[in-house]
Amino acid sequence: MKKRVTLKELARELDVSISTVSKALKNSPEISQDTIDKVKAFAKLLKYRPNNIALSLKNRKTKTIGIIIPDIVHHFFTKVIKGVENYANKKGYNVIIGLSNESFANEVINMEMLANGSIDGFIISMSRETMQRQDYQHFTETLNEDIPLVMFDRIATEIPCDKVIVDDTRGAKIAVETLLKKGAKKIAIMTTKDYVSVGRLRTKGYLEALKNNGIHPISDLILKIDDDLLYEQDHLGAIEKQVQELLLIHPDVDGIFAVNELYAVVAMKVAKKMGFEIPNDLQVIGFTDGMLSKHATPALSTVSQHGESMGAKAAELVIKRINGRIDNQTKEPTNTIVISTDLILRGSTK
Amino acid sequence: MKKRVTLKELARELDVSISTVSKALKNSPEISQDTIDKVKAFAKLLKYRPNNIALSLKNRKTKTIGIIIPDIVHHFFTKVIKGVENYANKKGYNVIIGLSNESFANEVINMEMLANGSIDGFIISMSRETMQRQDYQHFTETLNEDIPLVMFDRIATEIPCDKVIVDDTRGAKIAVETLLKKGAKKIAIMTTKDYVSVGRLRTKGYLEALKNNGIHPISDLILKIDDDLLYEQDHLGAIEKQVQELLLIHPDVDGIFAVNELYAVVAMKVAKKMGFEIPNDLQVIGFTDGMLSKHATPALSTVSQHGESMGAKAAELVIKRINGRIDNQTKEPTNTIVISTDLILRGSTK
DNA sequence: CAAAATTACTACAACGTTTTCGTGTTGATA
DNA sequence: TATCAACACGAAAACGTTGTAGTAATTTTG
Repeated sequence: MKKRVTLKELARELDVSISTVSKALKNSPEISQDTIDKVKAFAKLLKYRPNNIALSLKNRKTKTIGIIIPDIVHHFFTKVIKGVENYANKKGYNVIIGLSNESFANEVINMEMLANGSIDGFIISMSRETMQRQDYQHFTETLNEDIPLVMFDRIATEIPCDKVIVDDTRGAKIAVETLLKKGAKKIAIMTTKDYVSVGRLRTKGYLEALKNNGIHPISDLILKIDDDLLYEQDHLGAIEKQVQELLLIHPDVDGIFAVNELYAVVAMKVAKKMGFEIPNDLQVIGFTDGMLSKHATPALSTVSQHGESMGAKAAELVIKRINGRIDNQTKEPTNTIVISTDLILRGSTK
Repeated sequence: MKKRVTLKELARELDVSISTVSKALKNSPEISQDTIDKVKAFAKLLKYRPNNIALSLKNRKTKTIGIIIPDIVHHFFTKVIKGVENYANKKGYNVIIGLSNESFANEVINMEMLANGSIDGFIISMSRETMQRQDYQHFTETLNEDIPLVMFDRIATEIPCDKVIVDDTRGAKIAVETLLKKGAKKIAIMTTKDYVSVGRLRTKGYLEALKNNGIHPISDLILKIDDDLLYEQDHLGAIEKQVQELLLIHPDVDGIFAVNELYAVVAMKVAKKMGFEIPNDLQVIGFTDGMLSKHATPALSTVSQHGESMGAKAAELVIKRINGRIDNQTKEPTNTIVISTDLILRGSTK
């Protein structure tokens, strides 16, 4: 119905110049109080609101940041988004999302789509395929174009940008040590293939904990699960089968550390079905504090990642870079922020 | 490092006019094949990519759509976002998200922020507070400004816009009828306060099912749960208490229909603790097919909402409106698309 | 061979802002 | 009474595009 009203129209109606209107709305001292009042009143009457796009073009900044993630149907990532959104909004930024669906091509396309001036900076967690390929060209290119880039969780160490991660190794180590302290003697780990950095790091923590307690790792107890289609149900069977096999061959396993909550919940389900009692016969700790952990029976002890803080921190870093880009010609060194994890003890441990 | 290269620079370097460059890149017949080739080669060399913002300003459309939701840490909404994203991307659109956090003020602010030219259309699910207030001014204003608006799930019937909903009533009815068919005699419902439209509609379905089977509803069996802080854990206790009370007073309840999966899962947990065996003593059906349903023990039978389809449909509708806005001056009548639900039977029913 | 048509460009306005640099009135100063 | 600030405003450029309307130079046509 109503076409958007512009400065030009206000100017025409008020019979002054566009500049005057613009200045009046900004309380410029160049303009008499009289006209300021008049202009403002009229602007309000006509519901004038400045056009963001025009401003973006003029100022060469869009006040929006792009976040690229592998999947949005995933508790951890939504927590991060929430953190990003809340912080960004507070700073007057909008957030535009791109989903890679774990695909390299999608990640690249999404980034290119947004890098054409639509955003002032990126917050990214790599797709699985990108991790496998280790093809980081799109990241370096972004950086070369002077677009701030912050990576979180699934990061590429060789890319010189700000990063926000979790102390995966330490978190895992503490979890496993807790399992030991609570009496577990034979602890298995459910992890991912090695190219998933977080899986690798958490496995490292597991191994460290064992070593510190003089326990020799048994390769049978290290389940490297192929997490293609991680959250798709048709793949659940495969995970279940692996757990079942493990518990059949090693019925004396009395502790399981899983690198995500799904694995942990599946493990509990299988174990219960096989007659294990949790936490008496078998204690379980997961990673990531999501819905599943909270509502599993028994409730799952887990390593909480504080996704929201991670998001907020990532947003803070990227916005700082965006502002620093102009002021500060001297390249600031990149930060890597480590968000510490918390071990939340619930019913799945003694 | 590199400043973005523009048409102007290409023109300067190639010693032709800006228009020529622009047209050459678009294969305009006005330009000789020779220069087209030259320009394109040079443009590729310098990695020229058109500035989106400038295009948006020129074309008066941004090719991005805004989605406003109450909460992102919520399986259903993420499914919808995924559907929106995928469809939108396919059509060359970006998606920008705004979180209302269930607050009216945030919803308004977010919409205003985006309505200033940042987006071409909205996809919205109302915040709880907006539903309570029934203050829809920001919606009508958006519509008045001729910005397409599509509501989904939590809709306001009185707003004349496209809508995508689920057949809440029918889905609920079928669920309850199934419970009856499977032998349940005394079925309780866990629902929300009435201002939540979906809660109201699902309750309606429950009542219809009872009526069709000649059963008189018992008000005791209708638990209207105050869902403030629905997904916050400190509120879980309250839900648990209400369920427990119900089952104490009416130990012969043998069926529960819950309007979301959390209620259902909590109910199962409480019931199991009280000695009920599921599904033998008590059958449970929830609404929304999320992570919780799939991994609860027993797995929860549930009414699946097909969030992704809803998102895709909403995106389709909004994009159609965006395009229709110019071509078609005759106001198209608004559509209300009903996505049919599916009842997924799992372990929590016989 | 002059007129008309084609070719291959360029200039310019426009999208909606902001901002710099004028510029014409005043009123005060020397 | 010239000179000069101060005041209140306007013109124009700029951000990066696209598209319309020229305009030279060449080629075709009658």
